[in-house]
Amino acid sequence: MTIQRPRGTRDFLPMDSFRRGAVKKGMVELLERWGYQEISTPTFEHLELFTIKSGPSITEEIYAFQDKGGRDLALRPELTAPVMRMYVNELQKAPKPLRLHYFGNCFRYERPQRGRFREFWQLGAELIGSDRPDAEAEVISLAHDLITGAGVNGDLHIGYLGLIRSMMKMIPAAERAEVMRLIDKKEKGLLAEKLQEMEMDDLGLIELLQIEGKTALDRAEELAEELARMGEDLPDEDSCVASSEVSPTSAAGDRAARSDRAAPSDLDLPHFREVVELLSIYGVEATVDFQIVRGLDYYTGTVFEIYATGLGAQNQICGGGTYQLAGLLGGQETNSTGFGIGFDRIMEIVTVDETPAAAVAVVFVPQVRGEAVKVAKILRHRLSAPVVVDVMGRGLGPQLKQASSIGAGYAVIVGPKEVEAGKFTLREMGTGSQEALSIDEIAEKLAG
RNA sequence: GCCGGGGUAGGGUAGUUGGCCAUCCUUUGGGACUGUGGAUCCCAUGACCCGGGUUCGAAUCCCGGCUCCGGCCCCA
Repeated sequence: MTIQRPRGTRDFLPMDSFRRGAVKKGMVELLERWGYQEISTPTFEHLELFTIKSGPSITEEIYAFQDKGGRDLALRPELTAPVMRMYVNELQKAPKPLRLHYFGNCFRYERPQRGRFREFWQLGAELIGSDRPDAEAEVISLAHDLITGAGVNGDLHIGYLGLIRSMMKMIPAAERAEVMRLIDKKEKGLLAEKLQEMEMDDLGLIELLQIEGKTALDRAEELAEELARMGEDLPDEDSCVASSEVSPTSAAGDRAARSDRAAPSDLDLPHFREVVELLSIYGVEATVDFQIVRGLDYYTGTVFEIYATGLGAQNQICGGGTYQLAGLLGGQETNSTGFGIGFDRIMEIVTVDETPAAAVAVVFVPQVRGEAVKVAKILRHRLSAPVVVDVMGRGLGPQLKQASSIGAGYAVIVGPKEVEAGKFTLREMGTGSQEALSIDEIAEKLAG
């Protein structure tokens, strides 16, 4: 039995790698054109970075381990936390805003499925330092452009967490986790029952989740006003933000505190309206959808997701929003908006038209091998196409056969006659036509 | 963690009422063909996912595991 690759990992053969490289290149070019600069962070980090962001239960779902020095480490399960860690460590004093993009492998210990692997790649961007609608609209438009630029038909949904956050404050703390779960699962029937049970069915929560389309924002604003009136007699400002793992850890406490700090802007729907209006100026079509909650833990307002068809159950190809994470990581708090694109899912649905450049084979008669190597060296210097020379000790015929089977566009034939004349035979593999040319002429002809 | 369907050379496959050296195609290496490729022919390399069990005998039947695919749970 040979050694197999670990579960949930993949090998990328030359063709796979070429396709991935081509798509990545297109995306990176676009990011650079928007003024985003590439960064990278380590493949592993201190486990704490991820537990601070997501709670201790995250440990179950990631590759966490101790190194020989007894340090608790983890293979990164996502890239937002590492990027913000980098920001807090070394970029806090950089001029704002910061526009950053990244591409890297991430790891999660989960059951592999279609579009879900234990090692997967995320491409993303973060815009750090602005809390204005302008920043949010830019980032959402950028995500949208990246997806469509790759040739993928994405369905963009944009939501706003402030309203739901305010409504959750009216719901008894003990019930919030369950209510959030139902919202996330889109279990509207069960949710309605639950709210009725608690006599909270006048909150407008159900309606909020259902409204969409052109008038969605107007109606949401009305709901916000009603909510503001109800909020006058808000009870104690206790306890934490809803979270599936309600735990009395300091991290959860921090999160609660921060979410309360954000409270004054929770009902700032004009802000959200501005984002939507800017998006339409960018020419980006978005569906307003208050069902998007994205965990809620550290996102503060606008959130968005992009879905693609043809991917089965894992159809989300992009997710992001506005968040505050710098404070949690020990820095001075600042607003950021960012997103991550599931690169592997993109690769499952795109078609790549580009093909690798055809090689040029330097084919030689054994007694002039040295000359052939020199010719190859010169051509490698002057051509962008790959240049290959036989290393199998084959004769001229088999070398041409080999050139043909690897799809070479041209063969440069080097034999005693050519060496003597200073002109080599350039053979076009597709047609079989040949001409005698100097090395400069060959380089010139093939370079163009 | 749960449910269902699969695993036969590098790739694609035939073969299960248990029974000859496991079929064919392709790929790869060599040769016919030591200065001109794609064709053809010949030769070679190469597989029953792993471990138990039943049996005179298992690719085939049974059990366990691994793994892939689809779905659930979860999804930072």
